[in-house]
Amino acid sequence: MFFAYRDFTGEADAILAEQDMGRAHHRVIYFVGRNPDIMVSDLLHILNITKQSLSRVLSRLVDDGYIQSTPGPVDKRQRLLSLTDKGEALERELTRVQMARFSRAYKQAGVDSVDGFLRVLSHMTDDSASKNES
Amino acid sequence: MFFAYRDFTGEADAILAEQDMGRAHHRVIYFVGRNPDIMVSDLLHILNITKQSLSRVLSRLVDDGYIQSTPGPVDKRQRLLSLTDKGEALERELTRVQMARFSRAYKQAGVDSVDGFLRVLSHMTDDSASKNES
DNA sequence: CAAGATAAGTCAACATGGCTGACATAAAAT
DNA sequence: ATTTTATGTCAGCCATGTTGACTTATCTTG
Repeated sequence: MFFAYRDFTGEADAILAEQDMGRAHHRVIYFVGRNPDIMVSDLLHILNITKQSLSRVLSRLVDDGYIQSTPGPVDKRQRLLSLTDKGEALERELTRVQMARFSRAYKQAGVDSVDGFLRVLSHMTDDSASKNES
Repeated sequence: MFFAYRDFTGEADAILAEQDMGRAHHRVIYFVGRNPDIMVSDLLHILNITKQSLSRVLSRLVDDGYIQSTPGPVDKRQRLLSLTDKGEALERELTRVQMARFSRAYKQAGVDSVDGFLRVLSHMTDDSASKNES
């Protein structure tokens, strides 16, 4: 579990490091990508970190043009977050290397194993319905 | 993957926090437990961290009596590491809560899934032969 | 409408666990 | 005798988490 997680994130980490970013940025990009127009407090809830921690990475991502935030149309206090084109390009790149790793593992383990893997993984979480995977 | 890893370590983290320790201590305890009389440099190799990083947690564990180090019988430069009784007790406790989580996930996912899970997991690592699991 | 709750942000300080570089010591190997 | 190896140690840097306190808009409610 430890090794799998470390190596799973390893390649993506390397790509991020070129942009002087880390895993924390990746997670934000990932979840914003999967939940366009998500509001900050919902993102905080998913990530389960404090707003101060999020702020550090999120403001970087906004400043560098990976994520854009627009005021909520109905509630103007909200900042709805979504990936810019630049953000989506990075997200695709990161997803690509991780998918490659999964594919490799799937191929070696056999197709029958994939289903079991995903099934067990989804039941490992506290609330066994934590949004999506990866 | 992110959620599974976070929640997988969550309960153990809580136990460790009572002793003012963290995940890093857990990993050392885990690998020393599984490789009694391991030498420091091999442990470094497994963990893939620097000796300075290891030193911080390892010296704490030795000082607090979780791990004992004895000079190598043939090569006296080596410090062979092993768990003390106290260390083994903690290791059992930590393993227990993580096994409980696995069992729960296994039960919900079905026995057939377990095999696939382990198979895929083992192929996720860079060198698909990284010692043992968890 | 006034008062309070909520969404978001900011400043400051701190902890953990990685990292690098430099250097020390004892024991082994050549 | 010299060099290499195993280990440890000091000092400082970085990323990413934490608390606590406080501000500013904006929305909601009595």
